Amino acid sequence: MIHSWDLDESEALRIQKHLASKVIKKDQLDAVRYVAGVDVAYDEKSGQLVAAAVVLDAGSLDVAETAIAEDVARFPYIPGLFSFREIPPLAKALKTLTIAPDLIVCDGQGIAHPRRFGIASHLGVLFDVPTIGCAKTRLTGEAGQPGIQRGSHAPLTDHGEVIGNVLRTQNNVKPIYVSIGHRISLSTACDWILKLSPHYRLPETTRKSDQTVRRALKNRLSF
DNA sequence: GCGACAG
DNA sequence: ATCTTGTCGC
Repeated sequence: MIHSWDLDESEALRIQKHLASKVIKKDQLDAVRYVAGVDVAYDEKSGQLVAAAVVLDAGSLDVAETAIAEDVARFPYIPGLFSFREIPPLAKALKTLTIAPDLIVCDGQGIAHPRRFGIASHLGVLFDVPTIGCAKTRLTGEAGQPGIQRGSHAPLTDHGEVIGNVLRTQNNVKPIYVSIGHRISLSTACDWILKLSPHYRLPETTRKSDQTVRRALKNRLSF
């Protein structure tokens, strides 16, 4: 289920609306042996997008394999069309893996999206693999306020429709937005994020103390 | 028309 | 995404 990536905004919208109907919003996953986490960074000096994929053994959570790939950015960042910018390098990295992940955690929304087709859903439908949308900030919808304790959650709704969960993965730390990507239910998705969250640094990387320390170090070292 | 707006 | 300065809370 592949399509061109050399397109304009209106073509992207058309493809997005078409593919949104293919998203499966219930559990349809085999026994998860390997879980992958993927993310993309942008280097504005070279105009290159760098994608990374890390595969974990789902039992031990040990790293089983990693992959990295670069690609020129050929689509601008447009809220709502994010996947058309980041999926090309991501697909490149995923194709070099020798292990096929049974579940992929994405840095961005799944169906918590204006047309219910964020990057996690797009990646899931393209590769026909279960995916979870895991975003640091809200794109659309009305966010409930979860309790302060890890595991607390509140619904993310759009005109009464539940499109995701606002989930607290660490005590006293900003919650994240979890939504269905593809072939998984919201509750199963949240279970996986809670299982994985002690092992990743998604909310922590945005903590002010962390930023302040990095800034201070950088300023001292450059002089 | 104006504000909002994943990374 | 990436970069910086200013403010607030514990």
